[in-house]
Amino acid sequence: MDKCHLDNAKVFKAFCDETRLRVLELLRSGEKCACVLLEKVEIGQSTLSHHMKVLVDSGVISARKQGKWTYYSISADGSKNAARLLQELTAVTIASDNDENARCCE
Amino acid sequence: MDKCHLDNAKVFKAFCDETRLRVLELLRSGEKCACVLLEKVEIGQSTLSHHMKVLVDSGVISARKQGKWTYYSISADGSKNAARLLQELTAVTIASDNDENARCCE
DNA sequence: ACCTCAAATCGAATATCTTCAATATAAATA
DNA sequence: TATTTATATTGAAGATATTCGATTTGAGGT
Repeated sequence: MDKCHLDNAKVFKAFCDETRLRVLELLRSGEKCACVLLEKVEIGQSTLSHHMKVLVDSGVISARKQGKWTYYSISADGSKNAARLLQELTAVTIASDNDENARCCE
Repeated sequence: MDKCHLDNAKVFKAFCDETRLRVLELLRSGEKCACVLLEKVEIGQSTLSHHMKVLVDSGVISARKQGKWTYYSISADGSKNAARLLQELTAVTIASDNDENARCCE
């Protein structure tokens, strides 16, 4: 497996967990401080921190530190990148009927 | 966690694993029989079967049985659905600066 | 009916992910 | 500087995923 696939998989990890989808949903209405997210999602503080790391690593969420607080928001660039990737991964290159790879051992 | 998030997570599971991304890449050039995929991806037969199930469950890949063989291909509908979902999950609803939820305990 | 071959399912081993409690770090405040 | 507060990190437990070998199922062919 090459590095490329690993990186691509990382982007979509953001959307693979229910808790992260819940956080994402909360952030749709705008930037939120971690403490607000913690109040709304029923998980421990360290668990939230872990999920935020996964989200930030995917590029879909960006973090902004201000004093003691960390503010999270949906990244427009990261989201666009994920959408572009999804498009690429599912784009059929040639739709010809006589694709030699299609047939197998018959 | 509600059923909705679980179902959404399932769609993106397709893109969360390197092996599945490799299979997806192979299918971009058109429909392929499982035996062809098995030749090209270095995994056991039962492992491939498992991954194909995850891919089909996500809706991104569709399966067609013909005689002894199963042919897999990228589903245009499933891909569109995934793209739409991604869009929805990352769409910021209101971008107003005075979002009351943004500020926290200060 | 028997045999062959493609694919699915089962059961077990291993690896990865999720979660929490405890601790560490880092910023603000007394 | 000591204390409080927000978040990150660590370490360990439990849950879920991945993988494989063995077996089963199902469609053809002999």
